[in-house]
Amino acid sequence: MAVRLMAAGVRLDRASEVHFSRFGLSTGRYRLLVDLEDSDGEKSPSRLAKSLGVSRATVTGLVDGLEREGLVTRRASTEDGRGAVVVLTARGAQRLRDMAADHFARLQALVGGLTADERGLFLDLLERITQGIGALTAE
Amino acid sequence: MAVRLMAAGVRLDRASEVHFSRFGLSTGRYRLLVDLEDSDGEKSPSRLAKSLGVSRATVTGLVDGLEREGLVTRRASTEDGRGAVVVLTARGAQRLRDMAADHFARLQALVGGLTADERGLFLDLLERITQGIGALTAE
DNA sequence: AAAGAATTATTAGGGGCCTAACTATTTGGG
DNA sequence: CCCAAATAGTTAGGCCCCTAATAATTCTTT
Repeated sequence: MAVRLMAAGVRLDRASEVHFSRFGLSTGRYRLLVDLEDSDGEKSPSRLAKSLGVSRATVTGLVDGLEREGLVTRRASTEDGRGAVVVLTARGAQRLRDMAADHFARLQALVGGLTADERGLFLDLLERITQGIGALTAE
Repeated sequence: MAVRLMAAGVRLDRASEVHFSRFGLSTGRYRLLVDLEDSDGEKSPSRLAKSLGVSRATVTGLVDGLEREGLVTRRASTEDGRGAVVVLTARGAQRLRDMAADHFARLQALVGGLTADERGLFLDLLERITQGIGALTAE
C-alpha cells in the first residue's frame, strides 16, 4: 500500500515534469515562480527554501536556471549584507499567465474522476497517512 | 489537491530514501533487488526496466551501484547475443533478509493510522486519481 | 540470403535533489 | 567591545532519473 502510494506519487511527479516542460519549466521551477508571485515578486533564497521544502543549495540551482531564462533576477539585500533577493521579472510573471489556462484545465481533468465528497475523503486519508511517514525516518 | 498528493508522494519518497539508506540502498536499488528476488534471482536489464517502470539507462546505473557493492552480478545472456543477465548474489539476498524485519515494522507503522476498510477505500480512490494522471501528459 | 528495422545494453549529457564544506556577514553573551 | 556561534548564499560532489546517440545483435521482409 505504501508501495502503491509511492508509485502514484512518482507517476504524478513524472507526469508533472512532462506537463511543465511544455512551458520550459520544471515542477521545482514552477513552484518557485508561484511562491515568488505570492510574495509580491520578491523573496530571499532561504525563505524560498523553507516554504518550498527544499535545501538552500537546491534553490540556488533553481534560481540559476530561472535567471538564465530571464524569468527571475537576483539582487543583494539592502538590510542584510549576507542576504540576496530573488525578483520575479515581467517575463516570469508573463510565463505564469501564459500557462494558467492550460494548467488549470489539466488539473481539473486530473481530479475530475472524483466527486467533491470523494476528494475531501481522499485528502483526509492522505493527511493521516502523511502523519505516519515519520515512522520511516524515526530513530 | 493534486498539489497535496504530489507533496505527499514527494515526502514519502524522501522518507523512503532515508529509510533505505540505513541499509546502504536507495529506493530504486531496493526495488530492483526485490524484483530480482521475485524472479529467482535472475533477470535481464530490459525486463527489469519494464517491471520497475524506469528507463533501461536507469537500470544500468542502478546495477552499476549494486554491482559495486557486490549485491548483484552481470553476465552475458546465453540465448541472446545482445542481452545481459543481472544476477542476485548471496550477499544481495542476505541484505534483503537483514532489512526485512525493520522494513516491515516501519511499513506497518506507516499505515497503522488507518483501518483495513480505510486502506481499501484509499487505494480505490488513489487508483481512480492515478487514471487521471494521463490528463497531464495528453496531446 | 541480404538489407533494413527493431531490440539490447551502454554512454554522454542534462536536471533536480541532497549533504558537507566554504566564505561573508550578523548576532549575542561575556 | 569582541569573539564565538549562528545564518546567508554558493560551490563541490554524489545519486537517481531522464532522453538521445551509439554499437552489437537479432528479426523481418522480400
